[in-house]
Amino acid sequence: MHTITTLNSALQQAGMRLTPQRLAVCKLLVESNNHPTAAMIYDHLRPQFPSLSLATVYNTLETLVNLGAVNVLGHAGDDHVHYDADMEPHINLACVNCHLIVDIPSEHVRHLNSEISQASGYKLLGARVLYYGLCPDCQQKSKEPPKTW
Amino acid sequence: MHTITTLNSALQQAGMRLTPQRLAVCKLLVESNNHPTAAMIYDHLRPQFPSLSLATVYNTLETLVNLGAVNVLGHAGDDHVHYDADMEPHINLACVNCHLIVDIPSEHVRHLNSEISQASGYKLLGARVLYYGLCPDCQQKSKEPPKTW
DNA sequence: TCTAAACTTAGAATCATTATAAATAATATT
DNA sequence: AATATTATTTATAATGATTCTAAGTTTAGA
Repeated sequence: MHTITTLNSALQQAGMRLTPQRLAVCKLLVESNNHPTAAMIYDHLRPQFPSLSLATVYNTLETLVNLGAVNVLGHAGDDHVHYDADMEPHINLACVNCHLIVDIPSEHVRHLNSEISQASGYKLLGARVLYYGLCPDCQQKSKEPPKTW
Repeated sequence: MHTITTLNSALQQAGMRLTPQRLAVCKLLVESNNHPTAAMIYDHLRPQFPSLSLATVYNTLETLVNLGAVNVLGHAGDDHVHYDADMEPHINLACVNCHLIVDIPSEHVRHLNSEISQASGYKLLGARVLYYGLCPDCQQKSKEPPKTW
């Protein structure tokens, strides 16, 4: 898992300014274990940055992804792209009802990179190991409205 | 991998009619190893079914997914959802430049389901193991900057 | 301070997907 | 067989997340 400083120095080493908006996005990405979406980050930061624009959130996320500092998880049963600051190979397990995503460490997943490199001539750039299901809570009361953070 | 008849009987057993449109979508899903998108299916079928509607393609895909007969892969570096009729646990490897997706059998991936079930109380519904990279072709003639994903 | 480049912002544009309602085809009923 | 009923397809409109654009703001350096 990244620390705040590793994300920040990634930006810095790429020659980018550490603006308050970017720092806040990095902080949120590292401190939340929520695999947030752009909209979630925007909503959460709005109180501190009333003038914040969604475009800035998207731009910062894209920058971090291009630097290889943040992973794009993709949709989690909803229609929003989720991001993950944990670059360690692991399983992401999403609840299709409440869209909660939990991490599961996996010895098997750690082997996939080398397995793929051996089996293909591809140059690997990223990974997305995402499983879907119903979390224990939603299995019981499977009509619960989705959480908003 | 599904055969055409297994997909068809899945529809039938769910009480759905085997319309020409649905049959054609099933056929394309099984015969192509392209991990097609809705738009790709639509374009391929248009010559034979000039009146075909994109909505029908989406509806058929959604039905097959809900029946557990087809897997949703998600975006492959582009902005289109790709589908996979191969329900065997395996690695999907997408080229971020040309968006080709190849399958890689993996002993490790076969273990993930039970690993997840043991580690979590989730009821598993689907899986998405998608890796990103540059295919051999695009590594050589990689003059086009890859899109962000 | 002045200037140019980097950055943020608000709002418009894009475009894959979903929803809607009318038209058509298949099935059941008489 | 004709009609009523239901399922399905179709064309089109609506939705909404993301991207684009152009204008305003901040920063760094001379």
